[in-house]
Amino acid sequence: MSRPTIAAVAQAAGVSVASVSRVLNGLPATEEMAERVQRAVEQLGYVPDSRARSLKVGRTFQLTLAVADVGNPVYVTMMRAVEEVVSAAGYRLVVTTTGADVVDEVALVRGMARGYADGLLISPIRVDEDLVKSIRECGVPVVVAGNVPAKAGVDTVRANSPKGMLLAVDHLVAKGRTHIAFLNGPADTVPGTARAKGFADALKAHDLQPAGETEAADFTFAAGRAVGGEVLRSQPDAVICANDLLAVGLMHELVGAGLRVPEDVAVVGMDDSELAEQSFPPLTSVNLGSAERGRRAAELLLARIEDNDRRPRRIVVQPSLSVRRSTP
Amino acid sequence: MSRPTIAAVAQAAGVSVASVSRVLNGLPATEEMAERVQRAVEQLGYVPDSRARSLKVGRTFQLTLAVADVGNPVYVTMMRAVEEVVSAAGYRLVVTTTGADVVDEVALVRGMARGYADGLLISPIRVDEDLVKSIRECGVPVVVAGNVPAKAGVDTVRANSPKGMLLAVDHLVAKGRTHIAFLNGPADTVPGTARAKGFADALKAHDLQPAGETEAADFTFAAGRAVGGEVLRSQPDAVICANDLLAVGLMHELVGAGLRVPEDVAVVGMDDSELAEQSFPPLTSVNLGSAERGRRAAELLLARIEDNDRRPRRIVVQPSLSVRRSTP
DNA sequence: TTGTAGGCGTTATCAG
DNA sequence: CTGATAACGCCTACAA
Repeated sequence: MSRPTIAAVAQAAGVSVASVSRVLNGLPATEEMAERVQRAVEQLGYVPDSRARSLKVGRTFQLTLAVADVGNPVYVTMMRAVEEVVSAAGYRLVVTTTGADVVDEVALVRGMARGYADGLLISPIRVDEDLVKSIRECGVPVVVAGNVPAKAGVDTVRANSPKGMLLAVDHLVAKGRTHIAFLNGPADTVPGTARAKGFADALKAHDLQPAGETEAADFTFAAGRAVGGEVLRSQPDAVICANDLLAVGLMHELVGAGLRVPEDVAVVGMDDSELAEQSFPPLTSVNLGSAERGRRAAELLLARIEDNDRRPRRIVVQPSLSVRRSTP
Repeated sequence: MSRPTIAAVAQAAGVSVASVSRVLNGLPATEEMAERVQRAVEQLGYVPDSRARSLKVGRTFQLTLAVADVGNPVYVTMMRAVEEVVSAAGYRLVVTTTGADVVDEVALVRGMARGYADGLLISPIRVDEDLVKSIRECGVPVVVAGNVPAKAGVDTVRANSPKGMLLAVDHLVAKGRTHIAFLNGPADTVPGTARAKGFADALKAHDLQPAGETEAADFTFAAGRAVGGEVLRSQPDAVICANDLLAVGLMHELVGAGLRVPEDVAVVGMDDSELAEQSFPPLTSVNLGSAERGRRAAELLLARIEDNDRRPRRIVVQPSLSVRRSTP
């Protein structure tokens, strides 16, 4: 026995399907009509099928946010900002995980195709031709929080991580640290490449040589710990990490090795996520504007849903530095 | 100009809509037929409408997980476990946020009604009659990760937090701590009530008087910090916290007050989330089986989708204690 | 105010 | 193997 449809309700109430639909959607109807319909609905436990409805009206009022790793607190910040904007606009937000693999991302975008949501906000960690292609062919408005080639012709909101890197190095140098190492995530990712280049440029701007450069297997706490020893080999007096999770992982290794933060080694994270505040010592972190990026990206998405012919915008959000106790 | 439909593709390819559908779904077709269809699809940039499809086939192959706060790392653990199970079964998982308010939860369940997903897994933080009612009327299989009355007749997977609380107290007492305080979240929540009772019972079992009991405004880091001073007023030698976020918040206040963890005050969290491992010192935490709860709940959901007439099951997952350095 | 009927885009059945 | 056609469940002119 299947679920009741509007037809069943109409029959039970002894009225037409149109009347049921009207009552349910709050259109004018007799007191008595409304009464009968309501009763029938209650009795049968009728619940409208939203896909049939949206097939008809053309919208789902759902938006999807796709992130690589729900365990990364930077996405929490972004998610909160996005949620706020879209719910104010009357949409529901659903979040889905892509995994770090570009193949998964492509599959997701493909699968998302027209229907489940009115728009997609994706923050890809690896980008290739296929992904760009699938975004264009996806059939639903897409905004990318991250960096894709301008020729992709898609709305993007991205961070300025080289600038952020410079803020971090400026700060460390001002505090007298000059033997600075860099703990990166995978270099074959979009943020990985950008941050590596940013680090090199920032050091150059100060006429400094890098103390060392290490690549972790992932942008995770565990990966940060795993390469902690390697980072320390060059005996840096400061380490900049490509994100907060790596930084916290590293700090655990530092402490384990009997070093003090920040006295012996200063540590700087990136993202300025909730974890930076929660960590001990609280982590100095480059705020790459996750909240603002989320907000602007959401606004872009709403605007594109409104008018799919507007020309793509590329927004860059400027960073700032949140100084906490992990640096002197 | 609207998106191309299957009819447009059929026309462009000079074949019937049925043939287009077949080719797209990999059903037998001539080499040449497939060729023509593919070409037309490419050319028009056709992308199938998934809601029309699911309207027809009756399934979306999407499952929804609803949690109160994406910033709470316990949900990350659960999410990962759920994701693993459902994706192995060929479903995509989407996550949505309810907020702490029961009204929001009800609205979500209502809105989720039949259509957007084939099933709903919800971890409610506050439960009332309305919520139970909306779950029953929701029209799609629902599994609750948490505690709802047995008479609700819904599949549930819940933790045994009194038992977990006992593990924590046992451990502290074994280490010679007897002046134990409790930092709870809001007492009008399901976990709040359960944990408060568990704490009282566990102390009674050891013939101990509570050093103090404090209620934070939320299950968050900030809320934990905010009431840190109050917790310390009774000068406890150990504090058990209702979750890891509260515990980490408290530890920051402890350190700020010049106390050492665990020498002066031992701290125990609950949930054994990723944060417990990441915090410093690493946090001893009651593992309430979030991963297993997620897994079992997902399995229950899949089973119910398969057969909606099976009788509701109520699973209880047993806790364990993860001892780390925040206790002696 | 209410009912009838057509169509949203797809898949599945059933002839050819 | 292919094509026409009837659903899927709902909304909305249009007609009564």
